[in-house]
Amino acid sequence: MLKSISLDRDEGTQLAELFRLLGEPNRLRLVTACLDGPRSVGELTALAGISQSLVSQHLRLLRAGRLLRQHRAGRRVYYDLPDCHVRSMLINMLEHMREPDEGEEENES
Amino acid sequence: MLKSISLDRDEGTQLAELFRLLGEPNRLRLVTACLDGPRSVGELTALAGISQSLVSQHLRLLRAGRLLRQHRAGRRVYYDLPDCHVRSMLINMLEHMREPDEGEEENES
DNA sequence: TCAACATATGAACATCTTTGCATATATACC
DNA sequence: GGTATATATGCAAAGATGTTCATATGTTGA
Repeated sequence: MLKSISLDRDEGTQLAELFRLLGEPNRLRLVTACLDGPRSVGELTALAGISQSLVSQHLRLLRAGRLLRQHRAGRRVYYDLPDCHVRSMLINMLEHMREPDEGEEENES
Repeated sequence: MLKSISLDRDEGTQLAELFRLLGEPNRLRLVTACLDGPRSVGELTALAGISQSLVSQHLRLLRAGRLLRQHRAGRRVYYDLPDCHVRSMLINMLEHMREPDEGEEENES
């Protein structure tokens, strides 16, 4: 586990890089599509509704950022999540997003 | 709690937007700097090592995305996290990042 | 070997974002 | 009111990113 968060400069940059990868709708869809198990590039292309070429471009970035893992089976290439952190992080963010406004503090004088 | 993740198109886009906000090193530093309690813009400017103007620009975006909350005290404006989800999400991602490589599966034939 | 299928890559283009600078607003104190 | 401090905003330039298209690589089976 982790007691506290204190990011040094490098870690901050590296972490931002991970978030940047998830910050693109198509890429995020590719990741979430892999939450229920490995998906082939073909499946992902159909699910995401974008060109196969574009899917591959995004998958390459996600692979490089270790947000997705690749393995081959015959002529298909499958992608899945490397660990459970991404999953729980997605859940947390989704909760945050779905939460109603709490601290709006309008300053109308 | 949340049983499963199934994002519709809109939620996906919205969630990606949140990640995009965290995907910029300076902005991520501003958010993490607020993890230990409210920080004034002045403090944040010193901590982040960028111009006050730029800090304000980023704070505005973080505010709009409800990743930070704003409240005024005298001539100072303080920022802090609106809920605990962002915190736990950051922890999860940090763990993911610090984890050693698991699934590299080199295909060298 | 060849053709057919599945995936990956390179380069050019269009777009979006970050940044810096100047300036505007807001608050406090005299 | 006027001045100093604290924060916010508008705009243009510079830089980074997503997308498309064409093509390359890798795999299977005849």
